[in-house]
Amino acid sequence: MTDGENTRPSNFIRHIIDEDLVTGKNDGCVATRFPPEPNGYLHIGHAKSIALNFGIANDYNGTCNLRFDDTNPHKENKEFVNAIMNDVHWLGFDWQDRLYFASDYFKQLYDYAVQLIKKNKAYVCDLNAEQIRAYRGTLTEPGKDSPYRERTVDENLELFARMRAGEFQDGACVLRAKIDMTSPNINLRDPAIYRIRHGVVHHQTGEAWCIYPMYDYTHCISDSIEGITHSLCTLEFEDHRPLYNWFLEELEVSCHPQQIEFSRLNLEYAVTSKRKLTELVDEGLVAGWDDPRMPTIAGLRRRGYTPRALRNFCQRIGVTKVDNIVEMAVLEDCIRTDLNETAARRMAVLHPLKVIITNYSESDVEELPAANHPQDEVMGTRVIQLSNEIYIDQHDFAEVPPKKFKRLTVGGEVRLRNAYVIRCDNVIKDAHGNIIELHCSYDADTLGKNPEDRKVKGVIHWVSAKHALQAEIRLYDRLFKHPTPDASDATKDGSDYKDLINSDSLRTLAHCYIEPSLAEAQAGEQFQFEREGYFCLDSMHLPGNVPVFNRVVTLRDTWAKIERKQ
RNA sequence: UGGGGUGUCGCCAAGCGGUAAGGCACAAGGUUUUGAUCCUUGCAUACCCAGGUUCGAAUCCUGGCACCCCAGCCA
Repeated sequence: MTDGENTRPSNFIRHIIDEDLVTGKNDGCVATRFPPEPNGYLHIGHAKSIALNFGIANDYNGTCNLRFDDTNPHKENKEFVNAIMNDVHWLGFDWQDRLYFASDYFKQLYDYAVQLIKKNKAYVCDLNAEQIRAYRGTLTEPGKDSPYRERTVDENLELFARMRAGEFQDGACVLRAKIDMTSPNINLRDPAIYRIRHGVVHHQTGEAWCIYPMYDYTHCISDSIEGITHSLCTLEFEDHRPLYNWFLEELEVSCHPQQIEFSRLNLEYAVTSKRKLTELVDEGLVAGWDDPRMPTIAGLRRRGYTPRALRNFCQRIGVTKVDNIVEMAVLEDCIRTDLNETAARRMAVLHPLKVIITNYSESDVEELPAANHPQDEVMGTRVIQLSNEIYIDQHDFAEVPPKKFKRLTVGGEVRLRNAYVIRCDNVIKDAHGNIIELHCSYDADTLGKNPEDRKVKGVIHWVSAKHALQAEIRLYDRLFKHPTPDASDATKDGSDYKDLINSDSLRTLAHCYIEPSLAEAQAGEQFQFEREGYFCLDSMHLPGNVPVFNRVVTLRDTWAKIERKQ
């Protein structure tokens, strides 16, 4: 039910909008926006917000703008702008011609600030950062007025103009809203709304400005300018809402959007904070923003996740105000559900063990048809080659089999997927006792049919040793070994979330064998390697190089569960 | 006795005064040339706790308790 992309989710934000529609608020219009700051790549938490904002716009016949909240040029750049646009599109959402930057409004924002000063609702304050902090008071004690709070309107007007003209050094003064230094809500204790920043080149406005507006001031006005009806943001902005409303009321703008807060997504065994993701990248703890272990959109894409799976995930987790930590199993089920339906089946041997089929002619090669999907005939078939030498996986053979083992054992039989039943006659070992080869014999009367006199339970995958291609396969696992790496209980022993990185999160298998048809795989294309999992050809793959396949996710593994219990 | 929020199954989450949806996870069966998929079944006499209102409360009221967020010239 929650799987269908066509079913409308039910959540408190949609209830509010439904109510607004019946009361005729906003003339029945719905306008949302996705407002990222271009100071990093988007992560799965942003996907939730994107799906929410664009999803609502879509379902209510409204619009959703993409607006970059680019008021802090120190941390932002064009690479991030481009990466974000790319990721939103890739996820399947379109802002059409509604691409905006908060920096588009710098002039208007400046004029509004002048308006505020004229109303005696803003003043230039010469206190430095530490002094402002001291004057702010604490959570339980009120703050006290700045000595500059009662400057005249004219004086403030002149000072602010000089700030803009570049007459003051960074930090020399700020423009502050004049609200209430004794407010129990700290956000209302005369917040700074403009600061001075010399010597930075803004990625959109260049060096046109040396003063930059702050988030609280910018965001509500940007929303208002764009005619946003419902401004959706995360819970930590809840006590900024009075400030959001204060600016819009003082400025007497014609559009006053409603800010609604929802809880951000937390994913087990991952961090979803831009600060931390930036650290992982900057300190080289991962290979980059698109490292397949990263919970970034770019990382998930490189890992082999599909937009559809991610959209489905966002729908499944819902939207509430409750603090939550979603299990990785939900995400994994989403990609399995998608790929089970769409990925072609192939065979690949990850841990090769040579098998000689002793009664199979050395010069013979058979070309066997194999279905690309067991349930979907329209996906067609491909040809696989069989010869007297094949590779199977080391885990599919056991000299001393555990209970319920239905793979190959000495003297036992197993079916080669899409081919014949073989029996293991002999185990060849090296001087150290390591198994290096198996000698088997095949039953020629078992192609496409089961033997009548006996039951062969196991089926294993394989590739022809004479035909297989070499490949590197990268097995990815969760990046962190702790379910909540950034929670205080996980780090209270003084360890940092970075100490909780799973050293086994990437295992590279350099010498794997894959079936020849995989030579035609396209970069980024996903396959199911039967009995192993879903894999995708790395998007950086260049034709002619040894292919690298990334494991997207394993198959559900009932056998592993049984083994664990034993 | 600073302010703002949140509490429904292990994890998400519907529910909006008429007697606890769904998904994931888990468990047990069945089909199967993937120990996959698919199918069937089970899984909250109970909604943080305690009172109260009502014929009837997860939903309303009162009082507790627990947890989260806020003291950037970040967003």
